[in-house]
Amino acid sequence: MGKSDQDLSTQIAQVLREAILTGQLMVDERLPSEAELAETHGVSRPTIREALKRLAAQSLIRTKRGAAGGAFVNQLRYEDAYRDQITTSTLLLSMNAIDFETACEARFALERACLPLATQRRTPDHLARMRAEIAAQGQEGLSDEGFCASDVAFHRAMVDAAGNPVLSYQLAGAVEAMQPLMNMITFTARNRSEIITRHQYLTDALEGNDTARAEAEVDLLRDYTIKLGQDVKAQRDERSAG
Amino acid sequence: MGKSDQDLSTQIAQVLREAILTGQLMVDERLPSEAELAETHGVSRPTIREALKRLAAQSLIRTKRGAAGGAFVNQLRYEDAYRDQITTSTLLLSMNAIDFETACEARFALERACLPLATQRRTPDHLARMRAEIAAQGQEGLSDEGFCASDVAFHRAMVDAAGNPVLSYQLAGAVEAMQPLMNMITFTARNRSEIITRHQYLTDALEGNDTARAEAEVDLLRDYTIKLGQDVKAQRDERSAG
DNA sequence: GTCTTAACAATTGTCAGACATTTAAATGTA
DNA sequence: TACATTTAAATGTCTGACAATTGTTAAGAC
Repeated sequence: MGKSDQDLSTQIAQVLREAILTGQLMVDERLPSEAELAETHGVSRPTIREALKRLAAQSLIRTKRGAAGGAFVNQLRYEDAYRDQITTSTLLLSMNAIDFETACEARFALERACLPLATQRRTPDHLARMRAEIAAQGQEGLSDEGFCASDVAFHRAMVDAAGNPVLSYQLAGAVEAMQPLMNMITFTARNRSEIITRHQYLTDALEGNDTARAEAEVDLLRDYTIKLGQDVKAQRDERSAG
Repeated sequence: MGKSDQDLSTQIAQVLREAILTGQLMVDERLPSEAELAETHGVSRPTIREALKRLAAQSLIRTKRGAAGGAFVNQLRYEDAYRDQITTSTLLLSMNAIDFETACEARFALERACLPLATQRRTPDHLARMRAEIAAQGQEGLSDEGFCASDVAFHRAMVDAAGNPVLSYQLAGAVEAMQPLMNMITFTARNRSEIITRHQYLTDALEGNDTARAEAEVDLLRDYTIKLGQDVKAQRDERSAG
């Protein structure tokens, strides 16, 4: 009646993970030492260590050396969760051949969901952050990567304006994971000008508490971005054909 | 000028992770054997193994035993990403004392984002799935947990109706991570009836391609769910005070 | 008595070597 | 050719040891 045919370290990690998820092990509580865990689970210390490394990789525990050291249940922080979500989303997009249009559609649909809240709750600080990024996007000599990075920062500020940390967390993946895809686009001066105009009107709409206008601008931005992606694709196809 | 003050296994895992993320290691490509990695990095095999377990915990690699075995770059699957996202979201909600209202607000805002696409693309199959869950929700003797599970399944079908896998992935976390919070609510017959009515009208709206109506129903559902949460909280406060 | 310093103990981090287990491929045989 | 056997390569696991870190405690200086 063995658990399964998996590694011992996988099984043990699963047991400990359950204990954390169900609250049997509370935040900041100390796990037994590696030697104790080895004894109670009837395995050697390296096996226990491999199990603990698995949990550490998921930010479920942290370890400290020394006398009062050991493995402690980690309070999962938003920053850790953000980071994980972004790398996971990035990998999903790159490894599963998600086309640009699908990713764009999802991104802007999610951002649109923030607008009703953002128009209610945006503070002067949010508006200032957005306008600062707009200014950065208009600067001469800005690289395409720099433009994309500023674009992400602009939208991040917009999402934060909704004042809901859960929304911010969920959208971090969607927005930032798009950046590698966006970086494939070459932005002409005219492209940038069009996008900056949308950003300006969008910021104005938030400032004026005009949800409908903001939604319309996001829709325009989505359509324009998808069109840019299609143009790049068409150019690439043409070049490979000619 | 050492790399940093972190574990060797952490550093090595980071190097390998970068190689995978940047595409230097392609999907299904085989990593060097543990012995080779140990030699090239100048560390022992256990240290290499700990590094590999970290990557395995993030579903970045899979390992196979035997002659042609080894560690291979894993194609990140949606199911794996779902699972990780749900546990992460659940932990975030439980460990960071996110209140019910904030979580609810985020969940329904995100679902609302799917509606324009869902009204365009819903198939008879999606509608059938939704109606099946509505039927399940009306059954006598259904536990509160069962009701919540069916509620999640209903909304999952609705999200899938948008026909965008990226959206489905992003929302899996938001919707399913809410379930533990939802399970804290005790649903009276009248509560259930109200929710089922909303579900029916929502499904009707999708069938009739009426986005505005669907959005209105989601808003009602959000408000009603938040109200239920507030009632539970009020009762609990009253009991502890009395 | 108090402060400083040194020894100590507990714990994680790392290493070396060995053996067990699994699996694909090579080899041998009918 | 088809099937059984051997072999080699790789991961999985164990044992035992030592290094590095850090809190505690005891000793000693003033």
